[in-house]
Amino acid sequence: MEQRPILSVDVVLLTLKAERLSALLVRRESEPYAGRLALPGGFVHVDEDKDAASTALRVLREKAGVSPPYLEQLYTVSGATRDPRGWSAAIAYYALVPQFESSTAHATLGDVDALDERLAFDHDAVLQLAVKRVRDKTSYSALPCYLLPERFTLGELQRTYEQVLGERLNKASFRRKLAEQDFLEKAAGQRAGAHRPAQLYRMRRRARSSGLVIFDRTV
Amino acid sequence: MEQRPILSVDVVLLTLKAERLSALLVRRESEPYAGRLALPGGFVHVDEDKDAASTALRVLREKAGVSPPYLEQLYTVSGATRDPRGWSAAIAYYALVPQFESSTAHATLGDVDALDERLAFDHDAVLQLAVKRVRDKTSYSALPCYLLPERFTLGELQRTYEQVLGERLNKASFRRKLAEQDFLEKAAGQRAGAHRPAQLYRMRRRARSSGLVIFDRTV
DNA sequence: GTAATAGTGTCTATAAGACAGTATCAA
DNA sequence: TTGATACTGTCTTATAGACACTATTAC
Repeated sequence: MEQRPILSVDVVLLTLKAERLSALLVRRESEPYAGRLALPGGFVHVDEDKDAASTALRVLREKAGVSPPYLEQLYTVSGATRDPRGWSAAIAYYALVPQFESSTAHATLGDVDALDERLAFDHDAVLQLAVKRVRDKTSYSALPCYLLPERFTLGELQRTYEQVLGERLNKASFRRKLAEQDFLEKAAGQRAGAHRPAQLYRMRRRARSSGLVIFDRTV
Repeated sequence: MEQRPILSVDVVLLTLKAERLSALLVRRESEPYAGRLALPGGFVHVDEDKDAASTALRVLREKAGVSPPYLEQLYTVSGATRDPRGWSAAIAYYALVPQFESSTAHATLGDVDALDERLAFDHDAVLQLAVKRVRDKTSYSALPCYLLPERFTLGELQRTYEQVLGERLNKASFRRKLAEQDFLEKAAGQRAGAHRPAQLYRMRRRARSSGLVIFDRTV
């Protein structure tokens, strides 16, 4: 049988850091592209990973210690020349998580709109594709909810949408759309402060577990 | 090094046949699933295929003798159990072509809404995902143009949209939207008949070659 | 009281659908 | 003339943004 191509899985882990949409990047230790920043990724372990989504989750667990509430397949990059080791394909996923403390030493969070290094392989293009996907979906879905803790106020949610999109939104329209789409429900409690307290909300169960992820399952 | 997974490419070739959205299906001759209908597909030839899109085009050329004007990556299915030969991944593409004479013996065109057989592997799910993608995109893009010959009338285009979507559209709104979006231009000639002749149109160059396909190139 | 954010009502501009009207061919 | 489809103008309805107004807390 002919030589099989190399198959790996890469993950774009997106979160908010200092009010900027940021991605997890790791410094490569081995060739090719040793020393360069890259998306976290790895080879499929055929005896351990049920499918490619499982590989993506394992990679995130091993490289950043996170377990994302949202994971979706993004695109599969492939070709004879993208990896000097030979014909390769990389199934790329993107994941959204609430703000977290990056625990490991070799991992950093980079502002997706202001990277100061070129990434290894074709990872710059993959990262930009993930950002585009998230921004496109944000305008008609509840995606940014996964960048917040389980309970949040409508003000916090609107700021999150604004940080993802990079533009201001109209408060009345924003709330009207949320009310129509009906993927939020009131949660117990309010957020206090030097102002009128705000009602807490959370995603409805069915919104959290369905509709957003095609084929792959939300974890 | 650990055992590498199997990598293949499958293609959902969509066209209109008898006014129904239909997909190209081939009868499998070898195991697994010998005798079952399946999507056309094949393994990557690492010495021949530049990337997975090239594999998809080669498969369509070999199995149906067609060269599609539109090709887009759809989804990569993967897992330990989807193929009895071992852990495998299949990069699925979908293609759109104008009506054509299916030349080969083992290939048939099946109405995507009325298949009378279960397909091999997870191809039923892949086919339905392609149909969903095309229908979703149809409402805000020029995608159905690729199901028609290069020149067509606005009436023919509206009927194509209606056949893809399975619902009637409002003529004035349809034409208003086309005029706004500006991806069509007048072509030479008119379509005659027992009625007022209709102006012929075609896609603008830049619409044909850009905007519709992410990452992969239109051919 | 002020400052700050929460939350709501309403006006207006824009886009979409409904529908009817005129246009131009063959027979 | 009739019948068929091409094409257009306008009315109505639905949607989205602008904006202002009230509500409730801390200080």
